[in-house]
Amino acid sequence: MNEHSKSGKRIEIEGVVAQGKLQRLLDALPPELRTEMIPLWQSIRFAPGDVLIEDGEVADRIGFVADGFLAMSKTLQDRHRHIIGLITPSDMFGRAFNGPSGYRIEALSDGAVLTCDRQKFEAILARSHAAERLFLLSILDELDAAREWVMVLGSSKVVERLASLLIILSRHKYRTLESCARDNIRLGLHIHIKRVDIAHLLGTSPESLSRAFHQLEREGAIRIVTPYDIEISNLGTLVDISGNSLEMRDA
Amino acid sequence: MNEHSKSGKRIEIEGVVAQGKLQRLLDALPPELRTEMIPLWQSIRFAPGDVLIEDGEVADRIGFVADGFLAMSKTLQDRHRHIIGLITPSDMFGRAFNGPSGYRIEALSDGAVLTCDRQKFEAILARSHAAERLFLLSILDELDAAREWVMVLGSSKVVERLASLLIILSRHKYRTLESCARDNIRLGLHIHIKRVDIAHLLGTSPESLSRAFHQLEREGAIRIVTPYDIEISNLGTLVDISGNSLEMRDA
DNA sequence: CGCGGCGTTGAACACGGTCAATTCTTGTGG
DNA sequence: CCACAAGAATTGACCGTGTTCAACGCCGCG
Repeated sequence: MNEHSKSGKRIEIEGVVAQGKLQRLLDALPPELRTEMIPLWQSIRFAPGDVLIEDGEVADRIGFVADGFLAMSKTLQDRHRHIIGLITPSDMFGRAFNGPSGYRIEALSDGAVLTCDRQKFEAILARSHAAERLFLLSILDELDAAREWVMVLGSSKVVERLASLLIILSRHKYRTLESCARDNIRLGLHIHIKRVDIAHLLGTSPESLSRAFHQLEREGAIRIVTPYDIEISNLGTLVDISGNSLEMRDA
Repeated sequence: MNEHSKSGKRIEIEGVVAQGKLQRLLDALPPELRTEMIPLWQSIRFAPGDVLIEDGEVADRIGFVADGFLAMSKTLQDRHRHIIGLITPSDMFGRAFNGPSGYRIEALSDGAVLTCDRQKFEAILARSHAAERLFLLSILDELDAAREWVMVLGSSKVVERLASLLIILSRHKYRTLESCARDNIRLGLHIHIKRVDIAHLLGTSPESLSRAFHQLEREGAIRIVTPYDIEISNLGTLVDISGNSLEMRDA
């Protein structure tokens, strides 16, 4: 995927390789800070259900997802579980600069992260204006994502929300989504996330979610190969159903 | 309205006074930058329906709300209007560092903002590490707010969402909400926002919203003095209904 | 083989969206 | 000061949708 070797300086621990935002951050650092930064990192592999940071816990580590899906979640006193947001490869988690994490960080699939002591990470950032600027930009990305999610949850119908989710997930996977729309190409989507989790992410129940999936299939937008293996057969109708226009942003 | 003394370094233009985040930002600047920053600002008063930044427009100005409520909104091609988030006094709007605003910024009530050329603002920030750090923190606040909002919209029932909204609004007004909960004090809330707007904010219709308001009143959580003048008669039950636990953060 | 997790399906009912009609308020002009 | 009109909030009735509870099928694993 990303074979761009700009220099010999990259992070790779036990087969887990830095990419995306973390790599760019690293590239932005001056050489001496980069050398200092690299040994701070360690890799952690996770499996569905693993809790990386507990709700309310003071997170002393921050991390970048290398592979798989994490979620920010919260369970209310009536035992109802909400998933506030997905954390996808290249995304950061754990709150830098700003106190304890207000949410639980849990794994929804298998995967791996690279983590680093928060204090040391911040200290190095503080010494590079360029890197800290880059970091600010990635926070702005998170803000965008959160707001986009607010949009999605604003639509009343579950099918619409599911359609939006599928579009967002495709965006992560395929860069040039517009051309796919034009050419009506079929996109394969592997979702390693359980139905219950998707349901909680969309603020609905597994049952309604199932019906929504099959409604999308009836209307010809997708094809359900296996529950974890969706094929987007017609992106156009999917976009129609979602109610949104087809916008592109990078992850 | 604000009776602060004009002595010393503060921004005050045509009666609109800097406060909250903007004031703190200014305080963090070294004196010479502060002197440079102050004349850049100008005040704008707004009335309900005013559009400060159009959707998709490249915003060349950023601003801080001094008084009143703005909203980030978006209308989809099916003419359905979504309000993504409230912008309350002390909040910033307009996207610094990062391209065009993806949303329309419109006024929901009367009020005033202080605005500044984006480029110049960024340029000054770039020369003060402390100020830029402070700015980053305020973005983190925005992120929190957006995610809290995702939580709120995740609940399926309108009453719950309305209850959450009222709690959030009270938090902005009253600092020590816990003690109010203990003592069961009555809190007055003036909402200068039209029902339609609140409805779109909560992802529902004016009709359902009205029913939710009156359901809250029937259950003894609030008292509706006038549509724009709510009294929280029992914060405890309001919190119960919202499904959330009572958390406090600063605005 | 049977158990348990997970996805799906069915049926009953509650909730919210929609359309229409009614009140309440506000502002305007006579 | 009153009448009237326009905008906003509310209420009612109807119906689509989602939630809930229950049952069923599928599959992997002990």
